[in-house]
Amino acid sequence: MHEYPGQHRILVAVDCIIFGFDGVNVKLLLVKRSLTPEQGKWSLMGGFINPSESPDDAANRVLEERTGLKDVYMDQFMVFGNPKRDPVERTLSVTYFALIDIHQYEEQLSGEHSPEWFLLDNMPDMVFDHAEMVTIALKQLRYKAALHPILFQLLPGKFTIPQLQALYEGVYQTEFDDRNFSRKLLSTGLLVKLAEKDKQSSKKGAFYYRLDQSHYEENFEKFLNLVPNPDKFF
Amino acid sequence: MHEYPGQHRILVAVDCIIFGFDGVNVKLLLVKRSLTPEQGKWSLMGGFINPSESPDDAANRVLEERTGLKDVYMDQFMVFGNPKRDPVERTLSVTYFALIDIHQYEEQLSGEHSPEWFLLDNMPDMVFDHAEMVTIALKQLRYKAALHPILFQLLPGKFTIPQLQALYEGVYQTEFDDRNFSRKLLSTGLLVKLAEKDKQSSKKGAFYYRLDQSHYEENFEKFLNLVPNPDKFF
DNA sequence: CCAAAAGTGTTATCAATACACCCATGT
DNA sequence: ACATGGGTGTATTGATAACACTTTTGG
Repeated sequence: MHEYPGQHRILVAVDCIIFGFDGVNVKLLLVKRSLTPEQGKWSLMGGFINPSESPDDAANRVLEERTGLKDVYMDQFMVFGNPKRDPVERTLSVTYFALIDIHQYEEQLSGEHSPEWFLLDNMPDMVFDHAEMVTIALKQLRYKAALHPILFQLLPGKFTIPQLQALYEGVYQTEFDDRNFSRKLLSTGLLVKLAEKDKQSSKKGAFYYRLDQSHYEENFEKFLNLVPNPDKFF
Repeated sequence: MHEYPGQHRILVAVDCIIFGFDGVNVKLLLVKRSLTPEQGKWSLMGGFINPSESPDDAANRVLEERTGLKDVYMDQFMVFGNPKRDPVERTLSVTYFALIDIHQYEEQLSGEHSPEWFLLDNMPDMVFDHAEMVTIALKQLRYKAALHPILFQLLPGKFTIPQLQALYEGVYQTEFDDRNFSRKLLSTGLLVKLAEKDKQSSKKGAFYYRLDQSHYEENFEKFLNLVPNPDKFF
C-alpha cells in the first residue's frame, strides 16, 4: 500500500470559493464548520479527497452533497499548503472557485445545512486561512473577468444588459458608463437579443438577451477587454 | 498524529517545469528519473514534500538540490491529481513553472545529476503525465507572457532588443516586426539603455538594456499587451 | 406631460500595425 | 562601397472613452 517507503503522506482537502449574484450584489457562499476545532465558525465549503477521486471530482462531489448544485462553473484555483494552516493536522487544501446564479438555487440552499450568502464587504470571521483564500480568489475573479466572459455564469439564462452591468460594477466596485458598456458587450457577438423585455426596473423596459453558446465557447480564451481601464484594478 | 480519523492521506510531490532560453531557442530542463518504475526515463524535476515544508518551499528545495539554482522566478501552477497518474502509489503533484537564463547556469547544470535541456519541438518520452503538464504549462507561459513582462526572467541582466525579440518569437513560434517590437517594448518604460553595444550579431551593433527593477515590479500586474495580435495564439 | 431608464450617435484621443527609410560599421 | 542588421518616421486603421441626445412608457 505504501509503495514509496519513508515518505510522509498528507491529508488533502478541497475548498470551494463560491461566488453568486442576486441581481444587485456579488456574494460569497459559506457554511458552518461541522468538525472541531472551530466548529460552528464560518468556512468555505470543503471536504477531504477520497481514495478514488481526483481533486476536481472531490470538489464537484462536495458541492453537490452540500448544496445539490451540479454542472457548476468551477476552476481549479490555488493550493494552500502551509504546514501549520490547520492546527489539528497538516492538511493541504486545493481550492476551486465557482460561479453560480443565486436565484436559480435559492431553494436548495435554504435547507438543512445552513449555507449562507455574505456580502463581500461584510464577511464574517472564517476558519484557518479561508479569509486569505477569498481575498486572493476575488482578485483572480477580477483578473479573469476582465479578459474572459466568465461572469455570464452568475446570471440566469436570460438577462438584460443593465443587469449585466450591475454585475460587472459589483465585481469591480465601481461604475461604468452605461452607453459604452452596452455597446462593448454587444460588439463581442456573445449576446443574442430576445423578443421579450424586462419591465421591472424601468418604464421603457430593457430587452432580454441570452448567451450564444457556441460563440461563447469559441471565444472564451480570447482576450476581450470587457472592463474599461482594466489596469487600474491591478 | 492522525487527528482527523478515517481519512485517507496522500503522497504529495512537487514537479518543476523549467523553461530556459539560450539566445536562440526556448528549452525545457528535464532529468532522468531516479526511482523505479520508469527509472532512467526523462522526467520533470520533482520530489516529495517534507513534513515541515510548504509546497513552495519544497519546489525551491528540489530546484536547489538538483541544480544549485536559487532565487529563481517560480509560479505555482496546477495540481495534477488523477488517482492513477502514478502507478506505484497515488501521488498528487503540485506543479510549478520556473524561468531561468540558461547561460547563467550552464556550468552548474553540466554536473553529476545529468539534467538536460530539450527543444520544445523535440521532447523525449516522459514519465507519467509529465508531457501533459508541459503542454499546459507552455500554454500558460504564452498566456502570461502576452500580458506581463515575465520573459525578462529568461534573459541575462543585460540584453539587446533583438535578443528579446528572438525570445518572444521562440515562445510564440512566429515572427514579429522588428521595428514595431522595439518601439512597443521601449514604450513600456521597463528598459534602461546602457552605453555598451553588442557587436556579436551585427556590424552596427545593438545597444544593451537592463530592466528598470522598480518599474518592473510596479507594472508587473498590469496588462501590457506585449505580443502583437495575442488573440491568434489562444 | 414628465421622470427615469434604455440605448444610439458623434467625436477626440490613443494604440497598433504596416511599411518606407535612414544609420552604423565590419569586411 | 556595400551588405547587414539596428533603429526611427509616418500613415492608416481601429478601439476606447467621454458625453449629447433620442426613445419608450408608467405614473
